[in-house]
Amino acid sequence: MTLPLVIDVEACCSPVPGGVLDTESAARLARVFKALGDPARLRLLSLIAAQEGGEACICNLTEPVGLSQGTVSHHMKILAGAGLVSREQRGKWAYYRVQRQALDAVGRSLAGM
Amino acid sequence: MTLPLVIDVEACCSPVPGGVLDTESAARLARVFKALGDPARLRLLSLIAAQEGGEACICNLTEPVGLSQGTVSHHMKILAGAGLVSREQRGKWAYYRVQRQALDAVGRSLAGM
DNA sequence: GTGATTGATCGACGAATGTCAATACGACTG
DNA sequence: CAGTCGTATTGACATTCGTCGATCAATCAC
Repeated sequence: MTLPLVIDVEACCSPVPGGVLDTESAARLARVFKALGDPARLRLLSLIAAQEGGEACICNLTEPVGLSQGTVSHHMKILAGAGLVSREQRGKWAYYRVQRQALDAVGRSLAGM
Repeated sequence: MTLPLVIDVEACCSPVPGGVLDTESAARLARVFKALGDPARLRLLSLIAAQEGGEACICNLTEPVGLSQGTVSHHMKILAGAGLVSREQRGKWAYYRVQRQALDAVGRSLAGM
């Protein structure tokens, strides 16, 4: 989770070849699943998705999940790094959106196993 | 990952309600994703799926993933606990199979977010 | 410019995780 | 019954993770 690299889930993870996962693909895919493997992050995703407009800023999220602002920001960074949300700065606010293509790609990668 | 409880992915995780994930559902779902969030476990899953007959015992897996027998056993326990593989003891050997319904259910839960 | 607000980053901490070597357990084999 | 083989479990260890409070950086309002 330390790598700064942003994953392109669609490009790298979708079509699991049918063969055995090589070490590198496994590591990339695992990073995405690891990002999904925390209750707080799942709730953040679901919260953003449920927002009208489909986007939310940190301040919209802090209170519903009951975590400190710093912690929420940390989780959002991980989600963004995994390509699961996008981030757009507008003035003071940072707006996050769920990247549905990424979610779909992850789902497809599972189906292909 | 410490809970001994085996998750029924199909029952608990499939239909993400469209609303915001409650704490409990998030925790259950997260546990499954956490199980998928390790490269070694993804490769184990993929190895088992690629096996003819669709099943494998620990001894078939140790060498391809390059981990100690104890570690592989540990990973399989986590996968089984998450409902992603089934375990069947036949004589000396323990045979593991990928539970595709579980994988599908996980995929669906993502699509529903 | 001053001050307030939003978000990111840092340092610290305990808890959880992945790994191994060693050992214990069960089932088959002689 | 004694030995062997396939697994599971244990104890230890370094690493990673989730969280907080505090601080920093940028933007807006006056």
